[in-house]
Amino acid sequence: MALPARRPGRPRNADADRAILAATRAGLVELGWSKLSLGDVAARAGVAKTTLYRRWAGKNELVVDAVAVLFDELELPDRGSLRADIEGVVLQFARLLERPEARTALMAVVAEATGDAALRGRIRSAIVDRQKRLVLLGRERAQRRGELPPDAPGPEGAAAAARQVDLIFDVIAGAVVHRTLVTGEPVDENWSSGFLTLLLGGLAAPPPAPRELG
Amino acid sequence: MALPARRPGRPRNADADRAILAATRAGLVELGWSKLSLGDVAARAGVAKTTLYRRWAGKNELVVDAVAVLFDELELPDRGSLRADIEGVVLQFARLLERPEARTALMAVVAEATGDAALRGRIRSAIVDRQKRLVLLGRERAQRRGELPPDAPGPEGAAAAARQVDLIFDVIAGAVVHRTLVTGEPVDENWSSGFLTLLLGGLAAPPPAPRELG
Amino acid sequence: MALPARRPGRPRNADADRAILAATRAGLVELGWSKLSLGDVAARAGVAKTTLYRRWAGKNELVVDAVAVLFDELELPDRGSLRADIEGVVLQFARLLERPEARTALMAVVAEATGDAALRGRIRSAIVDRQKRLVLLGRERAQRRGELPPDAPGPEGAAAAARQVDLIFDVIAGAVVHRTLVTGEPVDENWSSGFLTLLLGGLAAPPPAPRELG
Amino acid sequence: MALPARRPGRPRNADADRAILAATRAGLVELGWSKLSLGDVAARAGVAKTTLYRRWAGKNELVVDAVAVLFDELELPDRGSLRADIEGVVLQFARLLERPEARTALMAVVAEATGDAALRGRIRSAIVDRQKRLVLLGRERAQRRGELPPDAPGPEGAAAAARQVDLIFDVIAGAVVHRTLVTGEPVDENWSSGFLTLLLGGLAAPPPAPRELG
DNA sequence: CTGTAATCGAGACGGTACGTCGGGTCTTCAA
DNA sequence: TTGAAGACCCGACGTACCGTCTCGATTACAG
Repeated sequence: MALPARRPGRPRNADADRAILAATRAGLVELGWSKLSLGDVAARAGVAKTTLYRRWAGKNELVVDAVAVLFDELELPDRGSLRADIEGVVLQFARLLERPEARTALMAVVAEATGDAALRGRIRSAIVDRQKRLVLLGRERAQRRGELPPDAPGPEGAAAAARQVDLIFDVIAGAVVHRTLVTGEPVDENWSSGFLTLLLGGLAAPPPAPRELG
Repeated sequence: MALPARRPGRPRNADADRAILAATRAGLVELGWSKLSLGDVAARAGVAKTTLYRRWAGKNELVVDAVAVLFDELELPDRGSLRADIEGVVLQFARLLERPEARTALMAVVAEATGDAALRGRIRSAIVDRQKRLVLLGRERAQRRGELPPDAPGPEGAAAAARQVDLIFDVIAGAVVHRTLVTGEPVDENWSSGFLTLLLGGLAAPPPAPRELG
Repeated sequence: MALPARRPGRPRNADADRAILAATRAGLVELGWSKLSLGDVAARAGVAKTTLYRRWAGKNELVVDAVAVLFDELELPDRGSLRADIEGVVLQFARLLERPEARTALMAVVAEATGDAALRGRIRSAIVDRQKRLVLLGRERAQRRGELPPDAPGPEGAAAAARQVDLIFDVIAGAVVHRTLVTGEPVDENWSSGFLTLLLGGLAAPPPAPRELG
Repeated sequence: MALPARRPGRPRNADADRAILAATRAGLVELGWSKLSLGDVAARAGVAKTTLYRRWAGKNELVVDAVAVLFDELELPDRGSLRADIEGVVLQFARLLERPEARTALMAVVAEATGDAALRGRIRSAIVDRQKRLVLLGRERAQRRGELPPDAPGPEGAAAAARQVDLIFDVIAGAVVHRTLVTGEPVDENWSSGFLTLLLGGLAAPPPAPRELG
């Protein structure tokens, strides 16, 4: 087996990585993306700017790595029905997007990525693709429960399934992101209830009456 | 009669506004949000920096105004059915989001707005709220056609209708934005067809076979 | 006699001149030459910038006019001897150079004039030449008292007299200005006493003991 | 042994100091004090503005340092008599004040210093006090020659000598500066001859006939 | 134990842009 | 024509970050 191929010279300090990422998140919370400076991050992390630039190419890459971990906290506990499963993850996602470091960073790196293919790839692999697992898992569970039809057999069926996973992911994540960050209104149980009714039943189905507020 | 209440002193040059907004869009196309500098915008517009700062508080406000007009180009021609109407606007919106000035600006100002309530308000009034007209119009038309049930009478019915408009807007716009800018995949007729099947029929309905590509 | 040849249109407001010059002096006291702005002067004087620029070409010209009047306050009362006369004017001049508007303005306009012949002329006519009257008067008086020899007759004598006036003026004014503004030490009675002993008796004569300080 | 106590970090580039000061002098010659901009100086010196501001607090300090070295060029060769020695330095000083960088800078920094004690101190230590050496040396030499009486013994004598040095310095430098920069007339051999007659013999002594001009 | 090589802190460096200020001109309306 | 008001172009200001570099000082492993 190829060992890590230890390079000569003084090895890098692994604590520094953690300190830098934590400092980045702290900086995002306090200052927001645009006022976050790498000099400031380095100072917060107790690290020289050199150290930071040796490990990340720039602000964009650093921030993607710093916030990617937040998205891995999302889970899909089995709540017994497709509707409840999705509602759970929608609300979790909404809570995540209420955190200032996630709000400011997600949109900002996406904006930066519009003109930077490498960054786009980094976002996909570090954030987007990792969260499709939630859709996959929920869909599988619903199929086992009989709430969704099983995949058609053969390669066409697999491709159709992959397309549907992508579509559902964009619809759910897109709706929550748009409601939260663009429209600027909260995603609460009321909203998620209406959203799920629409998502499961389609536009034609009549929306249920809103629940009473406490 | 309230006269225009002409203020003393030399009036502002209205051409300058137009030149500045056009220069801003041109700069966004060439440089992208983050490399766009206001000094550069002023130079392109043939205007002094002070003139620019006298009229806009900063880059964010300027870009919102510069880009807002693009969104007003969206239209909803009557294509005979709810499905066709929505599909038309989805594709129009996708074309808009392929324009570099819209791509880079929309996400960036949303990112900036996460920590700036005034900017959030400006985005809502200049972009978001103005486009809800499309949802309102499409819904009305579908109701006239009998594709959607009429609003319930009374104030509760009106409130429910408003909630549904907001919801549909976030779902459609969010899905297209997420697909285009976050996931980074194109919104073509294939995708929009799948999306509309989901939107109209709900998750449980089986997705139709994809159309053949030309 | 030719009247002032009244020009058509609204006549200029003579109060404005006074207000502007007073505001200029006030600004010089508070801010010093370099931080004095014409916009500020106009505001202090309750006058529009237009009015100011219609009357003076710029900061330099304005300041020369504003401080020239200060120098006209210098007088040469007859104190009975050449030494006492000069000592009186030396101390008066020193008091004048302690006023911040005079300190900052005199050196500044001289500095500006190094590259501006027109300004140099304005300084000469508004300040320098006007104060030579003091030397002329003092010299005449001393000649009448027999403290200085009378001018030689003929044009050579007149030219020599003019040269001596210029020389004495530069020596006295130069010494006081240099002591006050360049060296930065006060011109008090002690210093002026020593200066006069040198001026009247020459370098070889022994300086007298300094007076006791109170 | 007190080592140079090398500070951490990259050391400053000593060449930059020289380049900046030279660029400052060149800028003064071409543009004069008031049109000299620090951005321009930095560009001429091939240096970033930050480098310049890291080393000098502003234009005033920079110009004092840039010009101070010019004054160190003054010398006092032994010409055999007190009169000849002074005449020599007077003419040297006049030549110096004909240089545009010295003309414009000296008066300007003195003007700025009227409201800035720190700058006043810098001017004294960098320019004024350093040139008193010339008076000291000339006086000493004249005492050795017997042209001037020796200092009185004891501390009172030393104090009187110091006062006389200061006085002579202000009189000579002041007269030359005033003639050159305020009055705006040249200091040539004719003038310096008259000045020295006055300085050595006092006002009462009759001025000699002017020399013939070539 | 000694070299070699990469790392780390510190901070200087060349750049670019910032947002503000002042200079001097102009354009409007009212006197 | 003057005057108040204020917009306008221009150029400089001094600061903040960027990302790179040059130092001396560590800290590993290899010989």
